[in-house]
Amino acid sequence: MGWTDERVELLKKLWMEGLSASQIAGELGDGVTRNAVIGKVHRLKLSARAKPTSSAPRRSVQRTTPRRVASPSSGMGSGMGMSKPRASIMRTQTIGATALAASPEMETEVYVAPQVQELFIPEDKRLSLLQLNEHTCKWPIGDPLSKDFYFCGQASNEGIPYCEFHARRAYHQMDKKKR
DNA sequence: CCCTGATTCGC
DNA sequence: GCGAATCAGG
Repeated sequence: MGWTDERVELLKKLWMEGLSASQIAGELGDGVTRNAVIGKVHRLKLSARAKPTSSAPRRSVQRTTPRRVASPSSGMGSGMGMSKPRASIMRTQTIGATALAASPEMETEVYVAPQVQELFIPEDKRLSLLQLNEHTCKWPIGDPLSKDFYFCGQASNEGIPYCEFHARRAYHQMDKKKR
């Protein structure tokens, strides 16, 4: 959908109110991405939301590198790992279509469970190549040439070759939106 | 890691 | 004009 006057107006309003581009995108709905919002904002020349007086010297982030194409690059080295248990307290992110009203009384008993699991797979859970099926995570662990090599084997979601944890690693930031 | 806006450029 | 991809920062 194109930018109708209405939508542009709403965009301006929300932008001025300080909503983030992604929030505005969500508000406008209908396949509008935050990039679309930002792009429009810039075209409207209202990128500066709170600019008292300053001519900020724009960044020169010239694009010297090839835009597309590229580095298929390496896959996974054998050495990776780490990651902390790290507990996320809470997440009041993502507003969505409506401005949310905060709950008056919200006792937040935030107790962080140890929840140790991450990457270590007990021996009896490890899978060899032949034991994999469509519901097992196929994330390789260890040196493929070694006898220690095995697969994660945790439950994976429908149609996804990896468990949730490893899927993140595999796709990381790519994909995200289908085209 | 998640998120933010900023920029460039093919369409 | 549009917005995805990318960059840079928090």
